[in-house]
Amino acid sequence: MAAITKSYEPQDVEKKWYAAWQTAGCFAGQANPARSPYCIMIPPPNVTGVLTMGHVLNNTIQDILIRRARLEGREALWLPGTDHAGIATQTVVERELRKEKKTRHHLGREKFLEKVWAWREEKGGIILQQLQALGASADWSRTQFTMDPAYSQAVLKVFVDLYGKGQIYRGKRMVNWCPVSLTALSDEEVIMKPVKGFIYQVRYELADRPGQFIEVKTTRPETIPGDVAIAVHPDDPRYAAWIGKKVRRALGPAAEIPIIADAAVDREFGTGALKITPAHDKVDFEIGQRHKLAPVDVLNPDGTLNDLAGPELAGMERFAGRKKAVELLKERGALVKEEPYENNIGYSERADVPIEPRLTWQWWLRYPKVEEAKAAVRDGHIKFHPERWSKVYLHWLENIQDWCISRQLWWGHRIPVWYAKGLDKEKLTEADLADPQKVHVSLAGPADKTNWVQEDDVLDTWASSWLWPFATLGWPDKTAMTKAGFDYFYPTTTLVTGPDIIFFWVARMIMAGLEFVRPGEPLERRIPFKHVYFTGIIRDAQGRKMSKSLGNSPDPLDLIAKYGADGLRFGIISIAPQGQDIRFQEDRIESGKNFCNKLWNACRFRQLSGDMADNSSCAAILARLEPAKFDADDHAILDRLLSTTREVDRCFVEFEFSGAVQALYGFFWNDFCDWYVEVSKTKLQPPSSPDSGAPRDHATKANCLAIQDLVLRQTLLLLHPFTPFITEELWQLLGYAGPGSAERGAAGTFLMCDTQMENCSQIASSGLKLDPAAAALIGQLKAVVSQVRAFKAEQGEAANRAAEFIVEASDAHWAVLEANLSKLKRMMGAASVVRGKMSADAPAIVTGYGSWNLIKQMKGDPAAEKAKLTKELEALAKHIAGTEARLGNEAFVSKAPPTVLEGARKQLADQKAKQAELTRLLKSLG
RNA sequence: GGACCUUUAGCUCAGUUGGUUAGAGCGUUUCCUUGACAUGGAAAAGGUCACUGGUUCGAGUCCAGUAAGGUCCA
Repeated sequence: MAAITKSYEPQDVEKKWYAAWQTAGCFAGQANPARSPYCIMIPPPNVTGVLTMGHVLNNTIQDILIRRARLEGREALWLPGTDHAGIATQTVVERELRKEKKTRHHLGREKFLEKVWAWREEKGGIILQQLQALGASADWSRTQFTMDPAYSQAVLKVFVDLYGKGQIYRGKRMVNWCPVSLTALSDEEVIMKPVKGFIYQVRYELADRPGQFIEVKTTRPETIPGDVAIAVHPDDPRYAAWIGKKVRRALGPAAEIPIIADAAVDREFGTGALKITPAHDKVDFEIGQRHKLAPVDVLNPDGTLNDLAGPELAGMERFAGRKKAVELLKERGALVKEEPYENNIGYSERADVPIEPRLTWQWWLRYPKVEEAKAAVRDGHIKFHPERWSKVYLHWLENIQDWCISRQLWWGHRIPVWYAKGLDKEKLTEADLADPQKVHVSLAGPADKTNWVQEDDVLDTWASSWLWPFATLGWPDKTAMTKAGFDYFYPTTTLVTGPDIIFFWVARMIMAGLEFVRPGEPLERRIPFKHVYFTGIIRDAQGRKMSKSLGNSPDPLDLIAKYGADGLRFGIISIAPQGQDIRFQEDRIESGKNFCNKLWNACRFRQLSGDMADNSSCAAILARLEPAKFDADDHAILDRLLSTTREVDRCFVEFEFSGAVQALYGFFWNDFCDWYVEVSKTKLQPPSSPDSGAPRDHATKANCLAIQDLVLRQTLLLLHPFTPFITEELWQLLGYAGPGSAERGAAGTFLMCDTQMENCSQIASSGLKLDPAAAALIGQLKAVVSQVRAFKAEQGEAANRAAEFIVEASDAHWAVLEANLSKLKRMMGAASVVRGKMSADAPAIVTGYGSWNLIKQMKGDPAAEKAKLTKELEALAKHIAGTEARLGNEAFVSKAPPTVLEGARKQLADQKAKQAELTRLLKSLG
């Protein structure tokens, strides 16, 4: 067996095992009726994306769940893939074209799409390779892309299907228009931001009464040429006499527009009069409709002003146009005043520019299965973790609006609609849209394609990814579904995602699943997943979101190079509180690396401590244990192993990953390394060693090594989902994979993922009888050791391993000390601990196991000793008073539960005993 | 305007159905290269649990309100 090196070097180990796992097919998930399924669909990262810290967190959690499921003997499938990210990808390729001074229109649709595909083949999906560096054990043979032919078929089928059901319609309505991407956006893709600007008070002259004006407030004076009316509230006495009169438009081509009354006007806002620009505001549009006013659109699609804005403004960019409009108003005396003003402006999520409300023809989806989608979460068929997100989800569904699913892009699923040639698409009526002679909707398209023109628009990317949980499993193709194991894996088990896409994606997937999967079957068979785990958002040390523009995000690949993938995984999980945002601190990743090194060295110690025995299974190790040789430490460490196993089990049920990591860290570092391994040394090291004490024999040593082997084996299994690489390496090095595994491991037979982990009760019921009192006893001895160490440090003797102690203790206490003496001496760094009479002039402390005298060459300082004891007595007196007060309280004694009461009584007794002992010591000092 | 979250040690966070003297990691200070590990070991200092009330024998924990910070929706 190879020797374990002095420190853990992750690079080679990571490469080696990732390749071995792949070769062995460890990541493949196939329908297997003998096991229960566990399935996760990756939230498909954007095909243009690169690995961010958010991805690291999200995918580490998915990998943890999947690897744990494998160890639990479940058939695990983690299905990876990317989405085609319509706007983002098209933008990337257009940017490259721009370097050649070209636009996509120079190439034409077909050639441009060839370019996009070429880009995708060459550079797209880098992120999937990066995930492999992180250790992601997804089934790469199943990798999906939302533009794959089969997936695309599913997307288009859904469109045709929903159209047939009347859920999809074409309509000319206000949309969020991105003047940079030149496409409509859904409401969810618009981000509201407060923006500082100005509000302008503008006056409009009455047409028939020159010199009389009505004043309005607006933040967008450049749209005045698009005004079609001035609206006031019908009950507003200030304007009652004005209704029905006409005013002259303050800017743009000369026109007289009416003053109308509409209850939508907010009397409190501004002057109480509102300019109505139906082409550029949602509320205005509705008011315009009610009053049958034709909108005047003064903007071009790219946000520049058009001829309808008048010759002074035409051709100007919208913000330059605003400045110019203000100047013109000033010149004409129409500007009453301008004041600084802050309001919320919608920004395009992708292009980060203010969107324009714009009146365009688009395809709309009336969401299906809204009520069922609510019920699925409300009734607990789908559980959100943390649960509170369900409220956000339900609130959105309560207020759901139709979804604008068309995008004016080329990259995406082109909408399967054809218009009869020669038809004016801008002037379609509802009757036209329902006429199959004029509009054709089908998967195959019209038979006589030459007489038809296909819709230019493509579908919103989310209108493809909402099918992810079932389209990736071959839906709707029966053969593909059988091959993919659809019946076995659907509904999937867990979705891991960020709360920022709860509407974009989570809610929509639920509705899609309910609508399309297994029609007619019960709800719980149609939902796409049973659990949704929402991660936090990773922020920098100052609490800011990580972003490219701030440059405050470390490159995860750099972190992997520096700390190892396991270190990064362990570190990031340890700082990810459940359901809260995460403040990133690199030193925590360093702690992850340090923990790996600790694990490594503990295993190294085991290897150096004695010959390896049969480690090939849990049962084999259990068979090596000799309960007759167990001492309190043996009982205690196994007890802690079981309680830690139980705690980790619980954490997985509750999705408390950082809790699991913390439990494992504390157990392994504090209980195992700092205590058990140290006390083991007295049993393991040769009798010739200087601190030899208790007699030791071969069986004791063998038993101790078997316990270490058991602890290490189970710890490696518990840690494996979090730190897969190092645990696999150690698993092999310590022989847990069985003899000959180094060669056969590559065949996949003896890798960790093929091991079924024993659960807590299986180990506990394997004939192991643990002394429940041992853990408590060891806890007390640890406290004594800690007290003595502090005592030594206080006396300036911390490093003195030749220290000598005299202990005055009861027979019972001394019996315990004596039984553990060699270990205690080792742990506290003492050459001798003997029972005897306390000497008055040596420094002393009172412990739970007697009073201890430190014998030094130099005598102690009696004055300092007295001061120390007095101080301690004072503090103790306070505690005693507190405890006595509680016990003297009639209400406490009568109402507190017996265990609490008993605890308080014992506490008081202990405190009083200590007080007596301290008083005695103080007296003896004179 | 509505909803939700957070507030505990210098920093990042735990803290179970309310129950002894509120914990961990990092950082700080002191000591230690002894044979798994200096990516380590030992010890110490450091907290009015945001504030104000209430319920209770007992509140970091439950309730109400206030303040500050954050997120989402409008």
